[in-house]
Amino acid sequence: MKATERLLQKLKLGTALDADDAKAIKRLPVIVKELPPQTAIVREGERPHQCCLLVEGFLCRSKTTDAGKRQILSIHIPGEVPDLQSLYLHVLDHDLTTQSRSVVAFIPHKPLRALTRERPSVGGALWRETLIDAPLFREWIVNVGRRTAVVRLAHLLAEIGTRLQTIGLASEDRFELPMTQLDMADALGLTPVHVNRVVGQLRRAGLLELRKQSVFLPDFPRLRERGEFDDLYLHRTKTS
Amino acid sequence: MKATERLLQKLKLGTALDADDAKAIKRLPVIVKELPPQTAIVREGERPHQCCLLVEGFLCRSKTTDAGKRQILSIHIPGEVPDLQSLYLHVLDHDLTTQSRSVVAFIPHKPLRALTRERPSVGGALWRETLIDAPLFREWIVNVGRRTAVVRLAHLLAEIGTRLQTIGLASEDRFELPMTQLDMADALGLTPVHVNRVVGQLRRAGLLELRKQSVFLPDFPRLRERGEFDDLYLHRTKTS
DNA sequence: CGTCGGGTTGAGGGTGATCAAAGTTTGTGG
DNA sequence: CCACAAACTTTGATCACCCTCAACCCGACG
Repeated sequence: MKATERLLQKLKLGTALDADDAKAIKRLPVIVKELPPQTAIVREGERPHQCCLLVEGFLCRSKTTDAGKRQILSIHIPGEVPDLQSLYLHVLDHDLTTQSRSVVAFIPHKPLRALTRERPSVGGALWRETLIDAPLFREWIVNVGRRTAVVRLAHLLAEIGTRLQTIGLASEDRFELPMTQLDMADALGLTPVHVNRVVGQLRRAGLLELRKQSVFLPDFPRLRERGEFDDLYLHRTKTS
Repeated sequence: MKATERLLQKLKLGTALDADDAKAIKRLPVIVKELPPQTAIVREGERPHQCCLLVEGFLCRSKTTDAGKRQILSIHIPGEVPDLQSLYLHVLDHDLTTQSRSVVAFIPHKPLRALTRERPSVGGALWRETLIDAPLFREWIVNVGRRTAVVRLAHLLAEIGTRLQTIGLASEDRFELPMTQLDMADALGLTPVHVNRVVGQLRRAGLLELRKQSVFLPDFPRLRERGEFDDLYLHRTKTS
């Protein structure tokens, strides 16, 4: 799928766009690149002049504390533009890295800003897109702040499964997840050792099969429950 | 200060606005209300048709887990519009509550949307405003995920002090904070008992004086350091 | 003077961290 | 195809931060 197609598909999930809007989006100039895993796209403190549309693969955003501990802030799947905010917040306050081999499309700020001015409905769609970050972050605060390790992991898996299904890239209960247990630890505010034990717990409970990087969730409804997962915060529908 | 003045003042911190923009903002219809502490403004699941500009006092956003534990997601100070996002994300995914006696101004969505369409620079300013949430949430994820209790508390105090100073409402090292230790616990992902011990630690270290709800930070530079606080994520300047 | 919300302090326990080592998979070069 | 290294997973033992439970204190307010 072409890069701008993917963007259009994503925006349409949230906002009604007409044929002219679609055409304008497809005309956006992009530079497509394929990047290996663990490659920094932008780093904390930088001032990018382009946005990064993820076409294939996984990205993640992270910060590292003064004490040298890493915290993953979000995981991104195709169709998302994790640094769209840089249109208005010029200095990046975190790192953006490829999690797997990924295909990304860079779109310069300038034509993007022009587009938002000329086509208000596209502007609105993009605005909405920048807003969808925050609810996810909020839920993650709850996750690391108030849930036990098992529940945290179950919640993370339920979230990723649900999001992948929304874009039609996978069934919610079976997908490839290019994260090591160390990465999961950094996403959950735990140590890798403890993640491993907790993976074992979910496995023994019949809620998770994990081999290499392929995830299978044999009983998704029970996993959701275990993870206290409610997809309201994903704002998946036009009306929500 | 009039409600819309406060908003204008806030927006100008982030975006350059001309006299016409200012006039348009001041013409926004508002309904001003004074609310007692601990009053729900909007709740998870609701679909507000107005935004809530905080004029005086403190608000906080929170979620409650299935297990009944509360997590505070953010603390809001005058000039902020904590539910501005509801312009595009219609269902609220968390609660918004007054923390102290507060004066809030409700602005209906309709004229606000019209304003963004008619005055793109104001639209941009509002867009930017909705974006400033996310960096704070990200930092909070790091706070609860990767920092010890003392560092967390120091970080929270440094953040609030810095933000209050930015809007000129207080010196950064001395301010009124209408939060009980229980509230702080819910903001930090800790128990009230442990917050109390950690307050004691900061006190004994000469970094905090706390009486009822008035905070004094005798050595702000050292507190910042203790809290690993770097204000980059607050995006305080036009250029950042 | 009694009650209530909130702050303070103590004792004991548990979740998850730390340290350590062995096992397994993946990848690389010979 | 094998040898070897590197990365990741798994498991065990011990430790500590923070939680839980409980009691007491204190000031505000009726």
